[in-house]
Amino acid sequence: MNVETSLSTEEAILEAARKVFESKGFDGARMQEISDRARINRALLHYYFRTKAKMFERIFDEALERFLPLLSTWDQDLEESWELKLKRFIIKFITFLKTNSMLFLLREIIRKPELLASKTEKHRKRLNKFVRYFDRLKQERLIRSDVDSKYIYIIIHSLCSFPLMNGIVFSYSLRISSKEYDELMAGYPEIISDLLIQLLKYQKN
Amino acid sequence: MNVETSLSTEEAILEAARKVFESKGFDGARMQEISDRARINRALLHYYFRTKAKMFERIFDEALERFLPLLSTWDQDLEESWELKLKRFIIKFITFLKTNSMLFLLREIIRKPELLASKTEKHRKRLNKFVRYFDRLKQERLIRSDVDSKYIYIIIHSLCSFPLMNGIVFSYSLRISSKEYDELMAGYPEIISDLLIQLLKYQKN
DNA sequence: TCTATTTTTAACAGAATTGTTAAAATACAT
DNA sequence: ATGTATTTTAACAATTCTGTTAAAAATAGA
Repeated sequence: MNVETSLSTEEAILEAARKVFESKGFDGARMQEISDRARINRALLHYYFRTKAKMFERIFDEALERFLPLLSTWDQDLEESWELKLKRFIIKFITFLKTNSMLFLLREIIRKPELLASKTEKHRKRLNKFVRYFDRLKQERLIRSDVDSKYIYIIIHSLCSFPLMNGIVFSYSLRISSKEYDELMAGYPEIISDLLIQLLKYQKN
Repeated sequence: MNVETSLSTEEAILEAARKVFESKGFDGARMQEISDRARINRALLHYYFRTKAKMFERIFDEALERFLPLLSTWDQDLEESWELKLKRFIIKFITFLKTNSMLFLLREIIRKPELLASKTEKHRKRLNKFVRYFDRLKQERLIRSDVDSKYIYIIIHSLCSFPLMNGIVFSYSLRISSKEYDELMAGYPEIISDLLIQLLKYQKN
């Protein structure tokens, strides 16, 4: 057995599986479509990953493992200004979401809500770093204090996530091609960084 | 045949179908689950709607028909101030999204992209009213002119849509119950209306 | 009560899909 | 060249789901 070959085969399968699961979801995905995409035989899928469920679990877990660390960066580099930290976060997050489907995670969580709690136990403690960080900024009068940090969290994440998962609909509504939409999105992180910074500075109470 | 009975049975089926399709998607939905929810026999589903596909189409079309009119209100009541218009839109949109799943539409559109174009032909012309309206506001120096109206469109829709479709994840990340999240959301339209108005007023170039 | 309609029951056919298996073919390393 | 691991082929069992049907039962309305 050649480790190289085996790895690349396994990776080819995982890559194909990821694409199919992302666009069709667990229920709509077909093992046949995955093996076609990976350019291998369907029986080989079962040779590598026994069942569809196990293969899906692998894809889902890996997606979540890539995703969660992004959310817990708010207590790093504390000497950095909050403006810079925010801007970096937005750029990193949006770049990430361009190649990692948030909609995939969301769809599967709604299909099977226990996926969320069971798969994120070890990360959960890190998830409220954002709120703590922004509460501190407010105490130190660095940002406005009249907006609940939870709202700020929701606003930032909505602005980052939705434009990428809703690209098809937005480009359709705005009557631009998906290429034009991608070009529009290239300038988007800059725009919302600036807007959010303006907003958070505004009217310090 | 009693029209009353027949209608309420059909409605019971549609209501059940809607719930199941919304949480499981077309592929994950089971006719058995729908009939169980509607508390009727599975054979009766086929008596009312011949096939699963036809039933789904009905649900999808109705969801889209409820959704699209919301997007084309920007040329009504032109004497109203843009601030009030924006606020009204946000409240109406968010209220709507509390009982109408945007994620459902999005998931099915991604599964089968042609659904979008084929089902919205008659509405499409109305979809760019927003951009026209905001371009006019900019020309008249009523709002800042340094942000592309397409960005404004994306920002407003992201702020309205995502918090509702991502509720499960947000309440989990913020470590609050879904009840607390709902309470938080009660104040949300007011917050983002004010923030958006501040933003759009800011620095008129 | 009688009739027409709605609903249930139960059984079934057909299709699609997953997962298994055994054997053959292929690739590869030593 | 030999032996081992990988991959293909092809066939199949088992399950699940959709959709159909016919007959019986229940229900509502005249």
